[in-house]
Amino acid sequence: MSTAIVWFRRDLRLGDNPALTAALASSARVIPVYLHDPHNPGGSAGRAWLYHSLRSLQQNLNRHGSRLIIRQGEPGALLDELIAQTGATVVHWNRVYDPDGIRRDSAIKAALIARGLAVHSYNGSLLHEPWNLATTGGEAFRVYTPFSKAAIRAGIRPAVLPCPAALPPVPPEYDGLTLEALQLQPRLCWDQGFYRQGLPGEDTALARLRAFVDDPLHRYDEARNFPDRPGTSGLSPHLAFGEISPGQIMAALPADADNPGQTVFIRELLWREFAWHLLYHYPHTLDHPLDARFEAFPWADAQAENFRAWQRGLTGIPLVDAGMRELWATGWMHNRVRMVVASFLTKNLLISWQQGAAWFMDTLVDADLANNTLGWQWVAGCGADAAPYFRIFNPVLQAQRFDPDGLYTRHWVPELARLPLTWLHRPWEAPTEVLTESGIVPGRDYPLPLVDLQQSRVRALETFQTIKTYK
DNA sequence: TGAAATGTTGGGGCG
DNA sequence: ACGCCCCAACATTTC
Repeated sequence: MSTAIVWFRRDLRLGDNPALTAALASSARVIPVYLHDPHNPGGSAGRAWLYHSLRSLQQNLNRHGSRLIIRQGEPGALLDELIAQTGATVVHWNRVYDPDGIRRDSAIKAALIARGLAVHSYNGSLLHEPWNLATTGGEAFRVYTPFSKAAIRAGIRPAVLPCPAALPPVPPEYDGLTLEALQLQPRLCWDQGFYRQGLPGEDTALARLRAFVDDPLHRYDEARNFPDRPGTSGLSPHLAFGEISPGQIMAALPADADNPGQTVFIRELLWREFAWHLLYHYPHTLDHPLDARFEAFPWADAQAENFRAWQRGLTGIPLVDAGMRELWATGWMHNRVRMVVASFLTKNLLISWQQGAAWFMDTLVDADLANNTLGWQWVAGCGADAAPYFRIFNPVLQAQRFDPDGLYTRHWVPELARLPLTWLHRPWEAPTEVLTESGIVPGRDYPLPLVDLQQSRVRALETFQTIKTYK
């Protein structure tokens, strides 16, 4: 009776799980394991989310007659122990694509094979493996549109594996840690605001997908831009932990529909694919700009006070502060606002995208290494198919356009709630008597702007001139 | 998935 | 009736 180990990582689901399905098909005994590496723990918000996601996976495995073995340490050593204890002859996992993960998995795979074990890895989180799409010249893509065309040509509706009906039991002698022992949950309950859309896990992910396809999808092209409306899918954290696969998402979209909402939503999914394609082929972009000219950009990272004010939502620019506070309270920020706060940090404050990206990785529940890296480099103007450097968002105009009723800003910056809409997005220009009537003393109840938007815009353009060269 | 500066056009007020 | 100016509305260019 052969024993297989299924190593769960960023694929915390039973449905459409190629590693699990393959193990069940070929081995009578299947041991699901989660190996927590304390040296590679993920961001703070992500850990809180992970706790619930793992709990959901445990419950799902239990419901299907199995059990999750949790251990903590260096994954290669932990697998060795498990193999010795269980007599497993084969290990299955779904691939990860971050540079460190690839290095780790390659080493583990080689070591196991050298010892006579069978190791099988699968694609469980992308519509296309990064190495399966290339330009006509055989190169990796650097521009989104040709990438997306190639992806669509190759097919973006993969077959979806069903959730297994039943799983074989895990013998009781195989022990593991409790989930609590991993200490993923924060001591102070600062994560309470993270779960308003439902607790993490496969069931919530599938329910959200159904709810999204049912209604907001058809207005997605417009509604996704307004941070106070439920126009987005809310699937990002579920995708980031593999509680749902992109193939499952595609399968839920009507195959014959050709409405703008669906088209734009698929485009966003393909941006995620593009991000992983880029990170796989250009792993140095994790912390270096793809556009090498930006290596010489004189970032003002020494301005630690400005960075702290940005992190805390105390920049004095209402939409920026609203976004940063939404992030802190919920572990999530609306994408339109992500672009605005990132533009403000990198252009108006001249603080490097790497600092912003690190903060996002720590505070976002949907922290996805490739998406985050691509997004920050895109805004900073140094990435693949990036916005040109001179594309600088004006947070006042963005607020007037995308928070036209001020609901989002008033919710997250309550100290400005009584300010009339005319001045809500630019309180520093409000007449004194209006501020008095609204009970606001600038600098006491709400910060004065960290920088003048017009002046800092001009300064950013001038600074860009110092690295600009013609190729 | 930008914003600001600059250019163009056309209607209306007015001498 | 005509020319002139103003300016909103839109288009184009520039950063």
